[in-house]
Amino acid sequence: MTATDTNLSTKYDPKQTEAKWQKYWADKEVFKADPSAEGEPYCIVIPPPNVTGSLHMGHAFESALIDTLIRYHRMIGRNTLWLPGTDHASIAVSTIVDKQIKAEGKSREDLGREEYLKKAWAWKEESGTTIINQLKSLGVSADWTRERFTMDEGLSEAVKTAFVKLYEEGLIYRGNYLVNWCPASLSAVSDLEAENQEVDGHLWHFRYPLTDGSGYMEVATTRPETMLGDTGDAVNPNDERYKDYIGKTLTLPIVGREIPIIGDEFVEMEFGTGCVKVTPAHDPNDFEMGKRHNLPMINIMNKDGSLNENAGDFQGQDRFIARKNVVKKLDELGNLVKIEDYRHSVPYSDRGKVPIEPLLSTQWFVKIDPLSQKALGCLDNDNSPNYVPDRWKKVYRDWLIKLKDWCISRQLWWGHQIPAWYVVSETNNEIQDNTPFVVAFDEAEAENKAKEKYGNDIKLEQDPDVLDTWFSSGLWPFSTMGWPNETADLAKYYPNSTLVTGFDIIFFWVARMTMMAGHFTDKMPFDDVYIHGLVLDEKGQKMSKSKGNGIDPLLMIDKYGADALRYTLITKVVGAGQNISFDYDRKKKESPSVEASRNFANKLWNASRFVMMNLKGKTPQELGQPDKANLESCDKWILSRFYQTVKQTRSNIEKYGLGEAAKGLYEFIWNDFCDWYIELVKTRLWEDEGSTSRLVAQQTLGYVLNGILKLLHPFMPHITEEIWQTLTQAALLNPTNSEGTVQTLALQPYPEVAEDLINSELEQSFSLLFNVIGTIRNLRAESVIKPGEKIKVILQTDSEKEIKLLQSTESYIKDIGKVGELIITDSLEDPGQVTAGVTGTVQVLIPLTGLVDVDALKAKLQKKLDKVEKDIKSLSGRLNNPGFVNKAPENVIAGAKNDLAEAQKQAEIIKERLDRLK
RNA sequence: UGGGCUAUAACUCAGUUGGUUAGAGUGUCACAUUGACAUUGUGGAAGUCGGCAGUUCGAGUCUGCCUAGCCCAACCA
Repeated sequence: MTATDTNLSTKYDPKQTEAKWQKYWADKEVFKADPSAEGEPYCIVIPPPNVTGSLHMGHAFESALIDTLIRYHRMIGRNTLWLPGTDHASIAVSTIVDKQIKAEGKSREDLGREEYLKKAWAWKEESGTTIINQLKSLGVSADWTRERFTMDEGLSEAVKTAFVKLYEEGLIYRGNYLVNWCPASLSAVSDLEAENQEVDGHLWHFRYPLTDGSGYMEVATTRPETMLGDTGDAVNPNDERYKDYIGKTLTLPIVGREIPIIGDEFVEMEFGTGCVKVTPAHDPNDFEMGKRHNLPMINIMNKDGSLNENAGDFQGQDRFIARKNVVKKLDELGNLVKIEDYRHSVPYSDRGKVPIEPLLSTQWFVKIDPLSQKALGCLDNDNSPNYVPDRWKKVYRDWLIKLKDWCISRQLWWGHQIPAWYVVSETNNEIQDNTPFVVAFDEAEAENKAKEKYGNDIKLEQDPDVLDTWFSSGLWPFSTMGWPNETADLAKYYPNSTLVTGFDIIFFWVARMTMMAGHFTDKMPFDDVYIHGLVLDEKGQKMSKSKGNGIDPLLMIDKYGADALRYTLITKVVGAGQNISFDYDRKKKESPSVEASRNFANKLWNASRFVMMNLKGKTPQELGQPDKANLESCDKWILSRFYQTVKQTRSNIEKYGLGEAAKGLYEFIWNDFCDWYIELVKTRLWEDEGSTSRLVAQQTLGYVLNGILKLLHPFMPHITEEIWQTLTQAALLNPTNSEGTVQTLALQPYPEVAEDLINSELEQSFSLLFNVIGTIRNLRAESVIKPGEKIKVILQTDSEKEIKLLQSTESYIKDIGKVGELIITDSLEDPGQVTAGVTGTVQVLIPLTGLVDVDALKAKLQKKLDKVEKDIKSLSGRLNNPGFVNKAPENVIAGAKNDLAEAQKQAEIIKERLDRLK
C-alpha cells in the first residue's frame, strides 16, 4: 500500500488492522522498558487480575485508562514501563478447583496436596493465558517480557522474605483468636471477605434461672445454638433493674453450667431486655467482654460448622439443625419465652456464600499498628500517596486509623505456604497449638534453626496453611521489580508513578501496599492513586457474575474494534472516580455508544483517505511544513485550533482528565477538521499543480493530520498507527530510524504547543463566518431551495470590521454556502422580495425569485424578535439596577453593555425587515 | 444510624473560580447525497437544571433543609 493508493476501503476494518499492529509492536518489542535509557521514569504496574476466568468490562476500562496514560507519557518522552501480570487469588481459585474435584466425586483430601496443586496450576495456566490474550487484544502497550504472577519464583521469594522479616521484627505472631470462619471453604477469611446480607431471622427470648432459685434473667439471641457455649450473662452496671444481680450466678439451661452475671458498659440498656448472654468463643463482642472479665471460652463448633463434643447431645449436628433442636429443647424445658421476627444482617463469606461463623482458632497475624502508623505519617506529612480524586484520601485515612491486626493464614492449599516449620517431634509428631516452631526462608534453614534449639534428633513439618492473597499483592509494586534484590528496575521504576484502581479495593489492596511498602522500602509505593469508578450495565446496575448482567468486552471488540471500545470507556469517564454506565441492547448485543466511537474511527479513516488522495503520492515529510508567509486565513485558523487542542489535551491528561481530553479530540477532528477545514480547502486542491495555494493546503492538511494521529494515538492506538504508517510510509521507507528506534507512532513525540500560532481573534472571526454560513443554510432549508442550487446572497452590516472580515472570507462563503453572487454591503437598499435572517449584527438576505411564504417568514422573524427583546429587557434591567452597576466587575458590565448594544441592533434589523414585509 | 456520591432534553452525560441567552452525543422529525465518509451531510423540534428556603446586584453553579436513587461503614445480644 502506498500513500497514492486511493483504493483504500471506504470502511475501516478494525479486525485485521488491530491484529497486525499488535503483532508488530510485540515482534519489535516496542514496549520493552530499558532502565538504563534516558528519560524521567514513568511506571504503572497492573492491578493484577485474578486468574479466575476471563476479564470483564471493568478490567477493560481500567486497562484502557492505564494504557492511555502510559502511551501518552511514552510519547512525551518519559522512560516508560507498564508492567503486566496476574494474581493467584487463593480463595477464589480454591473454590473453583474444589468445585472441579467435587464434580469428580472427590474431596481435597482424596486428591492430596500435590495433585490438588497440579490441578490449580493447570487452571491458572488456562485462565492466565486467556487474560493475557484479552489484554493483548485491547492493544495495551505493556512490557510482556516483564510479566509477573504472584506465585512465580521471584515473587514467592519476596513473600518469604517479607514474612521472615516481619516475624523476626515481632510483627507477625501466631495466636488463638476469634476469626471469621467460612465453614464452606474451611478457612479463615478476613473482615473484608465478609459481606453483610440482610436476612429475615428471628430473635429468640430465653429465661435463664438464677442459681439461688430467686428468679430468672431473660436474654435474647439470633443464634440460639450458641447458648451451649455461654459462659456469662451481662447487664449494664448503670441499669437500675439489674444492678443488684451483678455477682450472682445463673444456671445455664440444658448444659447446667453455673455462669456469672457481670456488669459491662457495652450492654445497651434500651435494647431487648437489657440483658445479654455472653458467648466468648462465638461472637466478636462477647470475645472482648469475655477477655475483660476472664470468662472461659468454650468452643462448641467444628470447622465444618457442626457442633463438637462441648455441645453434649447436640454433638455432630449442623449448626442450623442444632439451632432448631436447641430451641425445641428449651421450649420443652420451659425456658423459651417468645420468638420475634427480626430482620438483621448476617455476614456471609464472599467466596463460600454461607454465613460466616466467628470461631476461635489458632492463626497467624500481622501486627498492624506500626505499619499503619507509618502509612498514616506519610499521608499526613507528605500527602503521599496523592489521591485523585481527593475525596478518597479520607476514606483511606479513616480505614488506616481503625485497622485491627490482620489475620493472614488461610486453611487452603493454593497460595504461598507459610514459611514456618513445627518441631512436631516435641509434641507427639503432630501439630498442636503448643507445638514449637521456627520461621525460616526454607526447610534447610529451618532445620538448622530447630536443631540449635531442640537438638539433632528432630522432626519438622511445615505449616500446611497458606497466606492471604493480599499478603503477596501487598508487595506487588516492588516485588515485581525484583525486590528484595536491588535491581536496576527497582532503582529506576520504583516508586511507581501512578496506581490506577477501583475504589472497591482501597482497603483490600491499596492500604496493604502502602503499609508493606512503607515498612520494607521506606517510601510509599506510588506517587498518585487514580481511583476510577465502576462500569455499570445499561440499567445502571453493578455488573456481576451472579446477576449475569455482564457485558463481554471481547464481544464489543469483535463487533466494533478495540479502539472503539477503549474510546467509549474513556470518553464516559468525566469526573474521576465516577461510575460510568454502559448502554447496551441486550437482545441485539449492540451498544450505541461503542457504535458512535466506531463511527468516529471511521470518520477519521475517511478524512485520512481524503487527505492522502489529495497529497498526490507525497508524504507530509516530502511536502514539508507550510511556509508561514503563504498560509491563507483558513490554514492559520486550523493551525490555531490544532495548537489549542494540543494545549487542552496535554493539560487534561496531566490532571487525569482523560474523558475531557478524548472529547476535545473528537470535537476538533470531527467539527473543525472534517466539517470545516476540509470543506474550506477543497477548491484549492482542485487547482493546478503549480499553485502555491494548493501546495500550502496540502502541506497544512498533511501536517495537521499527522498531528491529529499523534494526539489521538494514546486513545485509539491501532487505527492511528495504521493511518500514520500509510501517511508517512515510515516503516516501509525505513524500518528503524537512524538511531535504531523502531518506526512506530507509539514512539513518536507528542505534539508540542506552539503558542505563537494560537490566534483567538482569528478563531472569533471564523466563528462569525460559520454563523453566517449557518444562517444561509438555515434560510435555504426553510425556503426549500435545493442544496445544490447557487443563489444570490446579500450580507449587510454597519460594522466596518465585519465587512472586512466577510470580504476576506468571501470565497469560503461562496464555496460552502453554495452562493453564486455574493454582495457584501453596508447600505440598505431594498432588494425586493427576500427571505432574511440575522446573526450578530450581520443581516443575511436571500432574494427570492419564486413565491415567498410571507406569513411563515414573518412568524420566524417575530419569534426571533421576541427572543431578542426578552434579552434586551433582561440586559437593560440589569444595567439599570444600581446594585449591579456598582458591584459587578467592570468587564462584566462592559460585556453586558456590549450584548445590549448588539441585541438592540438585532432588534432594529428584524423590525425593519418586518416593516418591509407589511 | 453515620459517611460518600448522584439528581440538567426522550436516553447517556458536559457545564471551569457564581456573570444572567444552559451545551454535546445518541434518538427523533424534515431535507439532501454521482469528486473522503449513509458508520455521511445540512437544518429543525425538544429542558419550570429533583423540591423548598437562604446568601447575592446576579444561583444550574454557593449554604441549609427536604425528597429520591446508588455505594461504603456500623448495624449490636
